[in-house]
Amino acid sequence: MNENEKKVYTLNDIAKELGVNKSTVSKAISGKGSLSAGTRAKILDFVNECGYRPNALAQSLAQNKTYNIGLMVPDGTGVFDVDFFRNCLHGVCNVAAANNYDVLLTLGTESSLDGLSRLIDNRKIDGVIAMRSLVKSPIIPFIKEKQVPFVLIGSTSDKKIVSVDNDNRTACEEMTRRIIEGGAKRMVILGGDENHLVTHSRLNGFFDACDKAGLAREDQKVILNLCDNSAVSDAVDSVISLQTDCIVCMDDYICNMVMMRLHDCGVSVPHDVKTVSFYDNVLLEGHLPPISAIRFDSLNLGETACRKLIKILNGENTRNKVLSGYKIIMRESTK
Amino acid sequence: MNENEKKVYTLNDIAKELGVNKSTVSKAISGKGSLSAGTRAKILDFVNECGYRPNALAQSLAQNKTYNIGLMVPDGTGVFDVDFFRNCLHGVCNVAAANNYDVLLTLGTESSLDGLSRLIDNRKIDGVIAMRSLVKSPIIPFIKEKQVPFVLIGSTSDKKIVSVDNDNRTACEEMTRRIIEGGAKRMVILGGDENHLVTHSRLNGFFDACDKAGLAREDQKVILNLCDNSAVSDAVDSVISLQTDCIVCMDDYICNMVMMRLHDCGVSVPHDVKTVSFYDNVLLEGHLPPISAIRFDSLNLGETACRKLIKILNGENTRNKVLSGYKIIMRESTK
DNA sequence: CTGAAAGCGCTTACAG
DNA sequence: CTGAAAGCGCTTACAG
Repeated sequence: MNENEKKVYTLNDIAKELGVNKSTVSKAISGKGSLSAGTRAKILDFVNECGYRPNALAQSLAQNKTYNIGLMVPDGTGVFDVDFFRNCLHGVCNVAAANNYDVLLTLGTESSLDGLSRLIDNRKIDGVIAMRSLVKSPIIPFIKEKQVPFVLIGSTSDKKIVSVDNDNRTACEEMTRRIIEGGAKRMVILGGDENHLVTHSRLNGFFDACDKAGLAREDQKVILNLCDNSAVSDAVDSVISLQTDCIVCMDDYICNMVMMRLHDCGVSVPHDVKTVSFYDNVLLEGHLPPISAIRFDSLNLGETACRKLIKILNGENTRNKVLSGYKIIMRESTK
Repeated sequence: MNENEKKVYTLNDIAKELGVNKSTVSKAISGKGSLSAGTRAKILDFVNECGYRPNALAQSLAQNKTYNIGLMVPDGTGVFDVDFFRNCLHGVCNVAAANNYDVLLTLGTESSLDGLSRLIDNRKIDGVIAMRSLVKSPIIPFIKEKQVPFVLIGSTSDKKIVSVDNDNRTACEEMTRRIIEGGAKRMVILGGDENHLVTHSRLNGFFDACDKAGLAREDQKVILNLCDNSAVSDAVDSVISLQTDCIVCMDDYICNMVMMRLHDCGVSVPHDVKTVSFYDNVLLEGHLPPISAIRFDSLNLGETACRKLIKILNGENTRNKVLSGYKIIMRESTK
């Protein structure tokens, strides 16, 4: 009664069926080595007909290549980062699939590389993509020791690491410039965890613009490590009395909190103070007024990372550092 | 100069080194078959010493088992679901790793099962876990045709499918009962996509409580398919003039929007109207007043799903349907 | 208790 | 242009 159970063919089955050697079949399928057009066609016809799919495991073993890439996603991130991660992930998966690779997922805090370690030690992957990095990330030395092909999504000062990142610094500089052109002279910039490199890049971009515009750094107030609601609220309260033209938020989590707090305090945006965010998240859409922000292309980031890794795996050259573009979106909050 | 490059041992290497047969080494490591305590100890000692790790690929090929599970994550979900997905994913990865399995990720819209198809056809996975299901999900027939071990995170009316889900119906019933006990008689319930089974479960739970409390269904207003800001705003506007005791939000995305809209309209919670959410997301924390909500344990959901899949893979029995618990959290929004 | 052999399903030099 | 053979690194009946 198992009429409908399709037979799973192996190379051997096909070879026998067609009366040729299995190495001939292998060559026909892989396209490697020379073969007469006739036999090739005959074999390929049958292969298509019977729906043959090579056993990836056997191929892997014979070629010493898994066609899997490991993707390490930080496990302790906030909701607001999530859009970023998902888009990246999407990009990675897309490109991987297009190149016949699959993606093995591993969660890892920066402190716990166990998952990744397993993947590598079990030889289940050909290379690794890791997302996000702390200023001092243990993943870099780890990867170097393991000597696995590696691409980082994020930044590092290590020149030998292949990395792909949003061009945070330039983007933030441009956004800041625009705000300054709009008349801002005294700003407050609110940021998150100081241990994240991204915090530094954004701050640098901000100061680049200040410097170029001749605004004194001392006139700008910087508050970092704003990692929860109350910290943000306190920060807002502390600057609300200051003569501030614009509150610059390093990301949407902060911006969201800022907007709520300002609203609660009866401070009107942009009338009393302008606001911008250095990252444009779906969550900002809901706000009134709409908030000026920088939009990065995280999908592209993931795709680029994966393309680079595959190049490395193929032994091709690839630039060590790539910065991905952005769009500045001015909305009512800075009008 | 490659002193520090560790030699990667194979079974054969170890066998030669120790002057035994590689099948003996294999048995010592796997624990299968009988072996004298002496040789076992000798082999195990050396294995630990030289840091031998079996080649997972070769094992897979010999055992016809990949020790990989495929995890299908919907690719088109909103930010608010993301916490759910991430926690589930975390749970799956944890249990998988603990059982020596790895997780191959594939994104799939319900309409595009290509990624999953690849994984299966390439025989890279032993089983599949899929998250979330539409009322009519093409994944069920697909999986049945492919005959791959499968666990669904979500609900289905198909009794043959092994599934794990939050007990949405019971939880929503209990939450609704509490609201009713608090005095609510006329409620508005706001929900998302009607094509998601979860929408129906929650609505059923809501009505269960109404029925038991003797509240007429006609007195409760149901608005579904609220998938973006403006739809939610419009819905709020349309009910704001009604005599409503409580606005019941089926999830946090909606609740968030509702709160903002009420705030903008000068409607005070809980003074003018109470609000609750049927899902407790981190995003709700930021609200003033804090919102009563149901908290599900998505981490547990993922863990349970993975445990069940592994049982299936081991040929053990497992119940077809499991509902995971919840906690009702009453906060100020219903005071 | 241990070993020799065959097998998993491929690939890839190497002959012919 | 095609085939026979060895090999990838394991496992697993089967002998001894």
